[in-house]
Amino acid sequence: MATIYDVAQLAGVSPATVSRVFNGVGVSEAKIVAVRNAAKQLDFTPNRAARTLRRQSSEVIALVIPDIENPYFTEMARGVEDVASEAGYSVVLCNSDSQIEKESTYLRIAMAENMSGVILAAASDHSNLDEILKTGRPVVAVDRSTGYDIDGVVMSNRDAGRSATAHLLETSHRVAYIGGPENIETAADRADGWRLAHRDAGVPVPEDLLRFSSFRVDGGREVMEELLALPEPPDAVVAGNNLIGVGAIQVLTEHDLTPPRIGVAVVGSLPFTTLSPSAVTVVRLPARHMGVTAARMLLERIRGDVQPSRTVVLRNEVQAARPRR
Amino acid sequence: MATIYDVAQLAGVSPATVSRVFNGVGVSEAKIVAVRNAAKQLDFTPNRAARTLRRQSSEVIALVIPDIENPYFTEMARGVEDVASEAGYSVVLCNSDSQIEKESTYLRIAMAENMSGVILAAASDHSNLDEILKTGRPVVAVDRSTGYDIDGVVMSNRDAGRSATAHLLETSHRVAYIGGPENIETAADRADGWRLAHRDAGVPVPEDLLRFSSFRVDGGREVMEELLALPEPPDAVVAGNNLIGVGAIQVLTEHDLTPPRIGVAVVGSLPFTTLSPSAVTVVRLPARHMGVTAARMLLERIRGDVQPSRTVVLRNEVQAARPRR
DNA sequence: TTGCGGCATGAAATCGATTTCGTCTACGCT
DNA sequence: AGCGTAGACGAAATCGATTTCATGCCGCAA
Repeated sequence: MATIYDVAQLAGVSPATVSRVFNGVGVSEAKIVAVRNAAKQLDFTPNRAARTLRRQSSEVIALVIPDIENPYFTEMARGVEDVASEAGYSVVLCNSDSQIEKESTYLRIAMAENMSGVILAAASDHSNLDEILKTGRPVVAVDRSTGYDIDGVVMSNRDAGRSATAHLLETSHRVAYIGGPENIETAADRADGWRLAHRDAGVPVPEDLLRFSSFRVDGGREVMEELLALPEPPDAVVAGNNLIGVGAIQVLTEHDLTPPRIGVAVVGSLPFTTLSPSAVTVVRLPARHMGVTAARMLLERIRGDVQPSRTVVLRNEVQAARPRR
Repeated sequence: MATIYDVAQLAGVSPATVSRVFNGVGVSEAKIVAVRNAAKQLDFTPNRAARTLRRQSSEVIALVIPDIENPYFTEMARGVEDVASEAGYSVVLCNSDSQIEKESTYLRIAMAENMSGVILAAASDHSNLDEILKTGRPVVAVDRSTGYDIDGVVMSNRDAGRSATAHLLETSHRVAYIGGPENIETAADRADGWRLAHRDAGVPVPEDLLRFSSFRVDGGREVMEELLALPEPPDAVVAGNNLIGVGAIQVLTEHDLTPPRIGVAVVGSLPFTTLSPSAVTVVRLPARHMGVTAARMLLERIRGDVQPSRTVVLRNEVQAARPRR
């Protein structure tokens, strides 16, 4: 690949001038033309490693998510990417696999590569951001908060759980809840919403129907089986995220209880479901929008914004199942 | 962040020695210990930009895929990532969105960042790899071939289409095919398989039931609607990829024709489907395995392997629907 | 005419790790 | 004892772009 020196030589100027042409300050028209021609002729692309080394920052942001196979996070990634690439930044997607160690490896890489910032959907609430924050790089939390005083974009998980549940309580008596790991904030909050909905309805909270699992299809399957095996099984179920929903519905289908035969509400969209769209109550989460918002906030910080840290809470929207029976 | 000079000073050695400690050649035990201690004390992480600049190559590989929201590609990404991170490489996931321009932007970035190699699921067969190949960086094609003489990992698309179709022909007469864009090799090959299966069965090929669309849910929906509106609609349908399958099944469900009421075969897995697993014939594609294989091949090339280019063809496995009726 | 501000430009320093090259020490062998 | 060699190690060059600093030139005002 051609370097800035090659271009300089061909254009008959100094390397400094070439650099200035590409970074736009004080160069005479004639030289600008000469340099651009030379650059085109040599098919010159500036070496990013060199620029990054000198500038101490690269136009790259890291997006660290816990599960790249979850459509919720890929949708979020799209949002981030659209905003970032619009602004000339590229996005490096890192899959932490919900493991703190992998997560910190990626954070270290982000520092070592001088990336300009990080958007983090934390693997757990024990994520360690001390080091990266010490470098002064901006970090924005999405989906889950971190316990650090940084910008964040979350949604109202309590409301999401609450409205999903409320919907089912209109027609069902025993509404179970299958959530993600109890130590993950979003999972606990949604479960709280489930409790609140019961109180709102003036119904006792059936704590025996509250189960925590993993945010994965397996998790939904296992717990759904357990619930169906109860002496008095639930007549409706709230799934704490999209994957749990998929697992639960799979099990229900295998037991010939495909919704809407039994009430199901899912916190999160089911982009690849093949059910009739009205069979299940879906609380749509603003995944893309969260990504967009987080990316915008991060870019502001990168540009030097120093206001106190903010947390943006986005709203969800409920897409009701058609009333049953 | 601490630099190699800080470490050198604290350890009482030269920067060169520090570098050697971390790259493992000829340093006395005493100094190794001193350097490691100093490094730990200062929490030293080598600056990647500097290393990359000097080495002319970074331990990063780019994975360029056409649709990050398609579980097929994310599964592939997992395979790539597992192998790469095992070998100490990080993976940068780039979403070309099936657009050649975005794709070449990412390829340029890969060059400018001195990444060690690229795994590419090409956006189309017009992808331009001239420049990146000129730099000597290895490129491995996955899923789709490129027209360049480079390593590739594909699967037998013709067989996939063929066996999906064959299965349906056992019980159905009019088997339609909904494929991706005709100009994408994989789509065309699978359609060929559909034709072959008809010939195998000694049945005329119903060309009027062959439709090309996009590899997306919408595509499947649109074409399925068209097919159902035919004077003589098909009694079974083959979906050319997972997303088309989802779209088609959605439409069928809305028309109260949920499989297995009508025969459906899908080329590709439906990871988030909520159907009973036996309702649909699925030709499982070795997505993860393709990623793993591609990553291994790429690493070999990065390490300097110079054998002539190879193309690996992986097999699929059919997961039959339970016989109907 | 002299002087000063401002602008275009180039030379050279800089970012931080790697690597070449040369020096020095120690050890072994004749 | 003298010589050769290998290994440890530091000085300095290097990667390529950016940026500081210095220089020279022009124009305008005194």
